[in-house]
Amino acid sequence: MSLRLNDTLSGRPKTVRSAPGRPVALYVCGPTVYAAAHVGHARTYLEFDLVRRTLEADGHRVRHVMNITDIEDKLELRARDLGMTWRSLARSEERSFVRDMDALGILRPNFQPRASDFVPEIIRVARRLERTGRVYRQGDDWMYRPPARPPGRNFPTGASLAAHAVLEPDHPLPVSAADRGEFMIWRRQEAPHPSWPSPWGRGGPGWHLECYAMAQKYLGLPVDVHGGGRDLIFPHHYAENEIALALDRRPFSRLFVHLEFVLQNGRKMAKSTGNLVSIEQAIRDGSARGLRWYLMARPYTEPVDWDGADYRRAVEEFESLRGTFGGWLAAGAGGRLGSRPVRALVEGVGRDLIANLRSDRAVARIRDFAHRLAGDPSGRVARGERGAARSAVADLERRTGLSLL
RNA sequence: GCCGAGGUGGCAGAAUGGUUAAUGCGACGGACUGCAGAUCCGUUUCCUGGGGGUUCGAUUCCCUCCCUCGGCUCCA
Repeated sequence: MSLRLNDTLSGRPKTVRSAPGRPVALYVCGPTVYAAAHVGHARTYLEFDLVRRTLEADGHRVRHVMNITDIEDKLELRARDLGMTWRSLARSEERSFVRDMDALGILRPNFQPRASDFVPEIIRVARRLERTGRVYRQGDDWMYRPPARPPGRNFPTGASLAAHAVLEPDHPLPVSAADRGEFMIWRRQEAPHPSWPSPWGRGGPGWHLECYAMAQKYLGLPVDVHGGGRDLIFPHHYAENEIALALDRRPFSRLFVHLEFVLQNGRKMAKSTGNLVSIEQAIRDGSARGLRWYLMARPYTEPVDWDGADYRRAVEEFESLRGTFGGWLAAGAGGRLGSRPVRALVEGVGRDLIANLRSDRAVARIRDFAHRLAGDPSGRVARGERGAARSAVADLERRTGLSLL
């Protein structure tokens, strides 16, 4: 039995595999660091943290890479409003992001490269794309036009405006380059915009090339698992995949995993609309470990409707559950229970996670276990079993990232 | 249009192919009460969107249709 996850490209569950003798190559798209991370980010990185923990518990080594996007228009705009340079704002938001991830018990990736440190590598990718003959200039932008591909063999190519134009014949709209699935690989620009010298003049790279360059450098392509939130499917992951198909004739990843959104008031949480609860705010209103518990209570394949009251209930529930575990393992408690039930719990949780990362089932299982313990007046671990029970709980914490004691 | 997630009693919401389809809220009846509330006890015969298929057996797996919600140039 090995970890199975839903693959977006094929629409079916697929088993995670690595090349023989190699660690599992996990590439996760990190945030654009222009504003505080919100609960939606927490969910995404938490879920890939569980992917990693589950693979490791299953005996695999994992090499985990997450990029930090620090070249982006919004970063410049906000920095200008705050009277900072884009670079100092990016560094400061990156530090906050790392602090939030640490608080949630998310293991740090093995590599966390920044786009701005990867410009020479990105330029090399752009030059290789240019050699395909599919790059053209449009004003200050150099665009890549992917070849047409048979339907069903790739991510959707957006086509949103074209489709809307068909749906609403009164308001026909022009079909843009993006609608045709084209994307910018280099933009000529000067300071105060971030800019670097390149064969196309001073300027900055398009978004998607960084991930190709980083994945290639740290992991080799194709990677084994690639993912992020659903919003990255188009255009970002589509574009990365087009680059890999053009340059290597192979997809970017063997398996693409995308999480459903965190919603608030029925709408997607997003930095750009301000419809969000920051991780920092959520932790202030509850606790970091409670937030982890709350988010794990739903499978990654279903949306989460953020609800402050539900969240606070989950925080309280988790605190009482920790009390139950603590009392059960207390020194000198002198109960009659063995360590076998908790070992069975750990095995059950392992089965839940390895079958498409069903953290919701794992949460239900842990909750039921704690209820049974709490309802048993002699529910304390026997003196000679304490060490075994403690190490089983430590194993459970390692697998789930939950701090139970 | 494309992608995705849903559709289970009056409402919310469980159920990893196997008793009588959890549980909570509400409603109703009773106890208690001068009356009401709170609390406790009990009742709630009625529910798996439609149609096919696989199976001894389907809420669960497959196909199809309908409906609701979200997303689709920035994004986790």
